[in-house]
Amino acid sequence: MFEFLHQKVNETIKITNEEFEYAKTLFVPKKLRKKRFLLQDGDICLYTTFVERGLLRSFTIDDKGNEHILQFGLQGWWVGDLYSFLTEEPSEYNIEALEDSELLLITRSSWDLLLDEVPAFERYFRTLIQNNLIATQRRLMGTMSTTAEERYHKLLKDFPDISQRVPQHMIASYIGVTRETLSRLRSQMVSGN
Amino acid sequence: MFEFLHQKVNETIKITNEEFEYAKTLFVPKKLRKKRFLLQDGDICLYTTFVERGLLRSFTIDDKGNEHILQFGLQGWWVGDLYSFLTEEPSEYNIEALEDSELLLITRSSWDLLLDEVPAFERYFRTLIQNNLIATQRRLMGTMSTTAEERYHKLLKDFPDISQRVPQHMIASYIGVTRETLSRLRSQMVSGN
DNA sequence: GAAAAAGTGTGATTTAAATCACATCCATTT
DNA sequence: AAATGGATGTGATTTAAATCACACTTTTTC
Repeated sequence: MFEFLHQKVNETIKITNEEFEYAKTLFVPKKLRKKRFLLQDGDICLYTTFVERGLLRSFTIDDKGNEHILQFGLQGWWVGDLYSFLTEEPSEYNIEALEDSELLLITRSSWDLLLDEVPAFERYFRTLIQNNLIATQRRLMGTMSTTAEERYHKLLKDFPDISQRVPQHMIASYIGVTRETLSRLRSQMVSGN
Repeated sequence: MFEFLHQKVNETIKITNEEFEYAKTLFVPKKLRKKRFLLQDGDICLYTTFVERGLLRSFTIDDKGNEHILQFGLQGWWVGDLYSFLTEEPSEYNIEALEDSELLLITRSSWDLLLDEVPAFERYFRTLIQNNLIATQRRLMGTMSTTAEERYHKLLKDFPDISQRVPQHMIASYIGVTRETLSRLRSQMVSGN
């Protein structure tokens, strides 16, 4: 149940067995079936979540009803709405399982405890958030300076299997174009290049 | 020299005077005149920088020669290229003073030392980066789901004085449109609304 | 204080992508 | 196996913004 989390944590920080045993007591395992939601907009995000197995997506829905995907949550990633989690205000995000998934949830109070009791975890999360920030900044600059086609190629490069695991219209909404535009892009690629 | 940093740090964490006195020894003050660069693309980002006074911008230049602004560095903010700072690989960013500025620089090794010696700073930076991530995610979703006009209004709301302090073409390149588009937007606003 | 450089406004035209519309196609469910 | 809903492909049209071009203004700089 906790092997994968243990492994991922060990990749960035040194942690004793006792410390990890303690950490384990603070997480709640949960299985989430495909198409079920971990968070729905309007609700407060009560957990930050480690994906042990499966695939999720976090997304918003705008005024026109269009979805915009912030993140695909693959195995070994964390998902949640940081803002709502920290402020306990209603979230604007939805988090949905795209495959049957096994998750490890931690509440705000347990998370605070973990950071207080095990400083190594403070560093782990700092590093995690840091890498996420770097990636998000890159993606932001990418949406401003590159074409839809370049962003699509980058996605395929960064997540080679995602294209097989999720419907194309979700990939479109991740790179910030309509499903029609992505469809045309793909057919051009088959013929042209 | 360090009053403002002390104040900002105190807003998020509890820190003893000895701890802050120690931290002070790790920073290098620097004055940077308007139009001078703190970082140029191709160079390694050797410092992470606190803005005591003044205004900077960090930006990339794309293949076509267009600039894209990641961040305006106002008083009390941190600027730098995290990726280059952490990996010691050449940066793709430029950081330029838009006004005469007073800065506090910290090198990678001093920063590591600070985080090791003063765990409260680990928390301070975790919180800082966390808030930056939340803001960057919002901006990313904004570029995907809102019009240029909405993004412009949001910028004016978030940074009421920025419009007076920096040229309009930089504001355009922050919200992700050309200077012409922003110009037309503004003239519509004067007449219409 | 003149000259150069940087910044802004506005028209005409082009372009990339959104929107609208409809035809498949595929997969799950009953 | 038929039926329903989700997903995809593709044409026609519209739209928002980019691009090109040039005039004018303001700010630096020598």
